Amino acid sequence: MNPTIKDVAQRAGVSVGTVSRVLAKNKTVSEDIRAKVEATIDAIGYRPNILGRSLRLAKTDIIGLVVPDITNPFFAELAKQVEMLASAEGYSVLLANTHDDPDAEKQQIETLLGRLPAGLILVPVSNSLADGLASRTRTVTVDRPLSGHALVSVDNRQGGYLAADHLLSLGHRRLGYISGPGTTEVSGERRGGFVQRLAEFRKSHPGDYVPPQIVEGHFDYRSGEELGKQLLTQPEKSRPTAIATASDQQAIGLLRAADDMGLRVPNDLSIVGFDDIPLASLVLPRLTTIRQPIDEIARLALEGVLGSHALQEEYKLQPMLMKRGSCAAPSTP
Amino acid sequence: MNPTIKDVAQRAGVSVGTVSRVLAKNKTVSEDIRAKVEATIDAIGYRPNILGRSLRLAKTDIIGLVVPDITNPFFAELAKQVEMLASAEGYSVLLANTHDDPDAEKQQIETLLGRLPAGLILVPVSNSLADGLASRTRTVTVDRPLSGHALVSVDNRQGGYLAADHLLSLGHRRLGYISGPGTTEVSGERRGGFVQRLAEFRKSHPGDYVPPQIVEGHFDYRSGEELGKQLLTQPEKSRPTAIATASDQQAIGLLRAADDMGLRVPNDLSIVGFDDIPLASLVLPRLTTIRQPIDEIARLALEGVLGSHALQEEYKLQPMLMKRGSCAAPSTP
DNA sequence: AACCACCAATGAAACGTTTCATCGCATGTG
DNA sequence: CACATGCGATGAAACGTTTCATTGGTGGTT
Repeated sequence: MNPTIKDVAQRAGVSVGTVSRVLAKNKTVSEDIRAKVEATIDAIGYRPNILGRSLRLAKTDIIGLVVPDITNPFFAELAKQVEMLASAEGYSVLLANTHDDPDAEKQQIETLLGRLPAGLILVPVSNSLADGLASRTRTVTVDRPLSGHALVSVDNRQGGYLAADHLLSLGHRRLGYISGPGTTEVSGERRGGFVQRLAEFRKSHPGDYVPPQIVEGHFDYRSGEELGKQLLTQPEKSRPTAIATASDQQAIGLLRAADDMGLRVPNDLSIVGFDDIPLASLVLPRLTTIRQPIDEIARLALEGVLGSHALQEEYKLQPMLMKRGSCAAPSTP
Repeated sequence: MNPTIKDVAQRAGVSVGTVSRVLAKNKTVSEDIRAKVEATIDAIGYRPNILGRSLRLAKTDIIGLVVPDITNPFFAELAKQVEMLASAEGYSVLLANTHDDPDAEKQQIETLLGRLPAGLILVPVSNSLADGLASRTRTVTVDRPLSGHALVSVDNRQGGYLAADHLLSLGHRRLGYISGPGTTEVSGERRGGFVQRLAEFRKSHPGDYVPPQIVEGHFDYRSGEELGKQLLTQPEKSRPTAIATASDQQAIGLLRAADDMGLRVPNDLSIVGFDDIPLASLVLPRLTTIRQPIDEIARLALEGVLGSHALQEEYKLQPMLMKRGSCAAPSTP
């Protein structure tokens, strides 16, 4: 068996309480005793049993991280950042996937909470989790809102707006938009921003306005490819010259669809993605996209969960247009 | 405060021991008492405190998963599979990144072990971890070996062999190979298999043999791009007509390099990747690659960690050649 | 010299479980 | 009818901490 604090105490000839106070750096212990205790501690290779500690303190150093799918590069990056910051503070990260399934989500959160985490960082899938489920610990929501909880996210509306703005300013008029699932608020906001910019354009240039073609699917590669094909199989004069998407994965799928149909990006088709996952700048052509500051998101989320002061209700970070190679002015035949 | 087992016992008019035995399904309790206890349990919303339980049992339901970088699609997929299987068995997964840094690895494992996990699934970075560090719990190593521990991995040598074999059989003679870091055993084996097939070819077709051009770097996109450029900036007659890589990420970087230099894949250059990450089949052209059966790897690793019977020392799974669009016969001008 | 204040260390209780030895009681046996 | 046999339930100990009320001792003040 591992040595316990009792062994240390006995061998050092002090009480367990004293050893405990040596361990808690900030307590007051006489110098010689502290030295002796510390000596025996690494003499017998004692390491505190975190379970005893947690039980006594009624809380752990564990942070629950619940994401739809760790395979999604955006969430992988989030997980990485959260884990980095957390472990720097001495916390560990418990990972759970929900697979975009509300039941699985409920189940996962349930067992996570059973482990009495110090806090929960949650990318919710259902927008109304069974009553205070997540209220049993400090919870911060990321990316998607959940009523009654602090939210850290990018200003999705602004992101959609930026995408439309960029394309319009390049001279595109026939725009397409590949949206995420209609059920998620994120999708709605991104699309909303996109549409809003177009509405403004309509006001200022009534003659030039063309209503956007909007299709809807999932956030993944495949959906981007399929919906892309759908948008692009039209006679050239009605086919969009530029398409914005709700995720980089969709955009990359779209890239593939365009190529399949013999369209060159950006010559024949401009594309704007969303997220700025690492792959976005490695794909061909490099993807122009709306960047989410993930590191900042992770930082704020963790701060909200661990910090002593309550996090403000909603933390909207500003997205940023990353101009790369997938956009150009429309070719004017 | 949350209700404890004592509250249940009191309210149900039985002893705590009895409640405990009700909770442990397989113990013997009279029917009426069981009913009464169960009734009060969800009357007062009691849920067992896992900390008390773990302390008593001196072990947790947590599995540590230590990977170099969760952002790497291969590890993300591994994490997903492990988490799925683990949560189905009632275990949770604690995630840690080592960033390919031996010191960080040591640190991470150290704190993970402090949490008394039921087991550890480890993708080691240093090939000799400080003496029995990982021996303090059931540990299974994945992807890369670590002396003294069970290993689940693909037969990397066979993978390299398959890649070379495929390219040779298409008619390629001037082959290139983009390897992973020379320090890792995986790299060595994949490359070894590749070279071995070429050596065999040399025996059988002495006249046709051309020594492969091998370069070495990291497993990531960027490395693939850089090393690719390096291999491809040669006069056409010495430039490889086909390149195999040690990871799909490298292959995708290479795809990019090739395009930058005006080479068409597979017309001017054939490429074989390694891993078969989801992206491999979505990139343009679809990547021919050596598939690792990740689900199988995850399953075996978890089994090794949780199963009662000792896992055999080494579990080598067979890789599989996935023929897609990035390979063709060399153009013979 | 007596007293007070203070500091360092102690001992025990408490956190919420599981388990094991014990006990009471009903049932069946001699 | 006395007695063994089991079975179901109990009570207490134990897991490894932290913390809090006590205690013992030292130095300073009157």
